[in-house]
Amino acid sequence: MSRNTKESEHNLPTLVDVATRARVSTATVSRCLNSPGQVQERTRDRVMTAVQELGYSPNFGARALAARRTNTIGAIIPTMENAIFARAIQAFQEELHASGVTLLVSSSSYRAEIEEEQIRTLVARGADALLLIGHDRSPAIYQFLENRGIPVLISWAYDPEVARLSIGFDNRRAMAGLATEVLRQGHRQIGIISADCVGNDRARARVNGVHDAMRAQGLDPATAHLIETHYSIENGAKALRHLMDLTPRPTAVICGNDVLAVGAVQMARELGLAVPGDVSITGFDDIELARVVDPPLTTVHVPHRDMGRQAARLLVDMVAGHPASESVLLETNLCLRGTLAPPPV
Amino acid sequence: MSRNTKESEHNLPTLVDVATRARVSTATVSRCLNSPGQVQERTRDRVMTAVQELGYSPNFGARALAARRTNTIGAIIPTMENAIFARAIQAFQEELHASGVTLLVSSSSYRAEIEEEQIRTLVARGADALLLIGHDRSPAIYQFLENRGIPVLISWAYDPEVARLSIGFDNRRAMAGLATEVLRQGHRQIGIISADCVGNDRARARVNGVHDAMRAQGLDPATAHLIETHYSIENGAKALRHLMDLTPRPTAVICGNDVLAVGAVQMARELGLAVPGDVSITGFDDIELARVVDPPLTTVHVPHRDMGRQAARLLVDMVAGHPASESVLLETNLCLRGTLAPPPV
DNA sequence: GATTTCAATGTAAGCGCTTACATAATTTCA
DNA sequence: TGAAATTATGTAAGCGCTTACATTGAAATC
Repeated sequence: MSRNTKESEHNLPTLVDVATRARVSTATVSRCLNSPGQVQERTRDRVMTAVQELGYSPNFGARALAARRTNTIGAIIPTMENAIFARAIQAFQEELHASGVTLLVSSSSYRAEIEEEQIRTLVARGADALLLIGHDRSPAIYQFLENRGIPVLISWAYDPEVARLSIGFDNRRAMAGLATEVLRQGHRQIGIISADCVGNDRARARVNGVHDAMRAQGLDPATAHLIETHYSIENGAKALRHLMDLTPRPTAVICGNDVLAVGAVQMARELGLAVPGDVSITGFDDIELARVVDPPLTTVHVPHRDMGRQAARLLVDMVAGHPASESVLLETNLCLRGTLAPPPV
Repeated sequence: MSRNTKESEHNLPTLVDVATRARVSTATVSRCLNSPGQVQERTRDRVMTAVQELGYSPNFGARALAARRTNTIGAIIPTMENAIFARAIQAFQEELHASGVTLLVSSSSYRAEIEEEQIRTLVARGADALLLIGHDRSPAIYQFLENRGIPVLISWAYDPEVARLSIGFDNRRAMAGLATEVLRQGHRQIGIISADCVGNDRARARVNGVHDAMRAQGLDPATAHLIETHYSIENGAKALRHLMDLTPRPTAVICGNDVLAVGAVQMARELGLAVPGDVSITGFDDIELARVVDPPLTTVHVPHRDMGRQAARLLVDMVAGHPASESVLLETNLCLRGTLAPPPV
């Protein structure tokens, strides 16, 4: 591409233009922009006026190249179309913004290979640090990040067995707590509707949580029928229909998240089954939907916003060279609402 | 900052390293990466091997600086925490990804000054084009974008009176259609719950749509009580309570979006009012929530995903120098569900 | 008044890449 | 077989910034 022939060539003002106009050196202009304290007020005024008059704004690429930092943090989430991620990311961004850091978000559509690509893209774009969801990913990519010296924070998961720094809650224990309550109310035939477990440590942990609770009550986890399906209201509905055809029929259906649970509740109604009279249904996450559905969903509340906010602080500190010493465990809590009751007699 | 003293200095491989290892010039390496066809297979293999061995990945800033393009498109939405934006952005990103373009998203929290700042940030980061929501913003910022030659596409709005290129639907006409149906069913006392109208052309257009429909029926728009409030279920509930205290009491409440409407439905139930027996309530957007609430919400369906997808194509074309000649009008359609019925007699 | 100190500014060397242009190697064809 | 045309590769000049180091001039100190 020739540089001066294109009609559309917009020659934006550069540092040099500002410097010329303000009759100072480029170094002084740069200092005005980056550490105004270093330059005398009179000079600074002249420079700032020139900046205004020319409508100058610094070129990010050049700046990153020269300064070797970008004030940018990247985050990769499975999808924006899920309220839990959206909410956490919103809080994350608000907090980063307060620290003058720009957020770059990508979504991977739950695909490992896309996630890897996004990680590389974000790194190439100079992300100073990364926020990722869950631990499950190839060792190669962790190695890549380590080689590059990019701080990484894992969110949505707190697994005492994993050394990597993370902020999140103990999915397994939280789900075990809910399942224990389900069993306490007398249920013995349990159905489980989960998100796909492969490549999703959160989903796996939740299923394991149910199993833990069963074992603790002397039940065989193998008697719980498990359906794995992709996250959507519709799939939750389908899965419930499937479970209701089973013999013996589950009297309680524990869902891996609220969206699946809402689908299940709707299908139960469609099948003419009373919730919780004929079948109990539980969710996980406590999104808005959980209170809107009728009856309101018994679920586990997860402090998404709080997680996002704290994650931002941790990452900013990490970039500044004050790495958090240990992972942060957030508390979840049981929301006993209308969809759980003892089984029919 | 001294460059070679810091312990943490990670010296990443550069083009030069790859070139040295592959015993070619940097130009050849660059060509291998950008237009592999230009270089002989044997050479290319050698280069690619070196790239692998070193774990090289190009520095985005340097690339942008030298090539003067970034293959990046920016989008600014009010908030990620709203399903309608999340959904459109997800589709937008998927489509861009298919064209090899990276998406940078920011959210403005519905604040004009933050939006301006984000626009400048995205431009400084080299966004080749921008997707924005709605027309309302200062002329200065439009001027800024024009000076810089950055193509802009406005989404969520199609206003025949505005020349700027946009993709969206006619908020005013769509809402007028819904309101006409409400009036046709016999309602005469109308309440309106809207998002804040200042700085939000979509919200304003929807309110105007209701007024249009009223005038067409010979009713005085001033008789419709309007409450403006911030987007949330809770605020929808509060607004409904307020409206139900009015004399004469509205028999139909038209809400600017589904979230407000859901809040209104819940409050109606809480007040012991039957929906739609005692009061009819309508929404706008047709998000998932609309079908989950009981009774399901009468609303206007907006093709968010489709809008996102088409916006991506338009912008990619614009960057490639094939600007769309005119704005795209998308169709919405009325979803008559359970919350609208004739007024009580 | 001469010397030291210090703050303000300037000078210029990169940062890691792309690409116009120059050169070398190969193929084509009279 | 040699000149012309074609293809593959190299050379080197930036792209717009930041910052280490050099320079200047004024205030502080003796």
